[in-house]
Amino acid sequence: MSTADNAQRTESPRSKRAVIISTAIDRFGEEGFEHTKWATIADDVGIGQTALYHYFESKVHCLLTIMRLELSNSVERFQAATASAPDSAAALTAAVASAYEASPRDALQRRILQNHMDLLATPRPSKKEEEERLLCRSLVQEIEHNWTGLVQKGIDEGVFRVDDALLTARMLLALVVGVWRWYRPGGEMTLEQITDVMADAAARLVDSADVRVAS
Amino acid sequence: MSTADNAQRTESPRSKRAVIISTAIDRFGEEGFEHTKWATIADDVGIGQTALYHYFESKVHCLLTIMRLELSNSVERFQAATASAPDSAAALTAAVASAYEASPRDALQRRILQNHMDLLATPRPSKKEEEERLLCRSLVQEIEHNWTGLVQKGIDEGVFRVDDALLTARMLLALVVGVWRWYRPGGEMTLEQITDVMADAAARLVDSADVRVAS
DNA sequence: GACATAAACTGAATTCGTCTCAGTTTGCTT
DNA sequence: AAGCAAACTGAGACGAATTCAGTTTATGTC
Repeated sequence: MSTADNAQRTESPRSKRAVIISTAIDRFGEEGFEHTKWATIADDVGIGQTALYHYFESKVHCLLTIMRLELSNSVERFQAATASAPDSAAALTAAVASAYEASPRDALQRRILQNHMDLLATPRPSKKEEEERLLCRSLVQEIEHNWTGLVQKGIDEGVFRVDDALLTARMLLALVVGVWRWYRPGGEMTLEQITDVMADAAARLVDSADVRVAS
Repeated sequence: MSTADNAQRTESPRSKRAVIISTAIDRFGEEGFEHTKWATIADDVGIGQTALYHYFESKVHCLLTIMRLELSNSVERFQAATASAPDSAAALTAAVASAYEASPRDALQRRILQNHMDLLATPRPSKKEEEERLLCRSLVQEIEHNWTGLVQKGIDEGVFRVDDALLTARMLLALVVGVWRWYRPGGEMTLEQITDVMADAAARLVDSADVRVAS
């Protein structure tokens, strides 16, 4: 579940791809993408600037790759977490919790993702960038679809009392990912605390019958 | 309430500042900030590229100004909407509604704001940019503070059943502003519909006693 | 009606970061 | 030890934002 795995199918052992991605996550996450010079990352990794182009077509291509990896992990976490849930209410709690399983670097990666979602809206000029962009878009759709399915199931079971499953899913997602705007490792709240509070909030948002009983 | 008012105290009648801002909102909002060439805006407005520097120190300075104006309007809308609310539940509904009073261009402006929040995190090199950045930051704080006050009032009155007012305020804000990521004028939902649905969702999120009674 | 003045503006040149080009080096395979 | 692809490099091209060194335009003043 580390940030830079499942990269390419056949990854040469002397490839610095993973190191570049990790470094880029740290820099982009802490200083911002625009503010980070591509050359700085080359220096950090210990290679010449042009060597970066052996791995990525452009700085944006690297960014999109980071976003795609995060989205991909997110899909996997969701599925792993909700697969064994006995009912919809438990599935919702598990889904929310899965969103906060994060190392400090994962937190940065999720912040990067949130901060650059707008990149996915318009086509990219170059081949590989566009490829990653489209992958990102379909992963976003998959995530929305998965959450929508979860909500719909809860509605059908009579546990969630909301009308529009897709809209509710989007609300839940906004609620959940909004955290990455302000969360900082070592800040006022730990991820464990956040998990609990957000799971409750999510349950209230879908007007889950279980919450009413509990309160 | 137009997008480019309350600009400077003494605004010369032949100033193109307001036109530049409107044009920039349209371009930045539709094509994205990075993707929009500064020169394009000059062309749209009908002036040479260098004339822009008479009004803004840089492209980013213009962006930050747009964000600051939006934040400022947001504060005003919140206060106007909640001032006359008879109780906390009504105030929450009014606050949510105030967030969706928006012309198509306002919608773009709010999307721009959301997409570039990360700019506010790190200091800016130039004087005026940094000035706008700090203004934005304090406006963001003011908005969080206002929402927190609203939630706290509801808690004190026993109407909202949540623990942490600040955290709840942040959740509400995430919920409310998340809409600008997917809303499009002429899309599936109108702003009126969104207003209703989001007001309900917000009420559930704070576990408002009124919602329980109503359902 | 000429004159001062500040805002509004301009074309040419500069800067700076991203990216391309034309190769060279490295390490693995056969 | 030759062949080969991955990994890498320095020198420069490119493009968009920005600076420079002024010129034009409107407005109020004498």
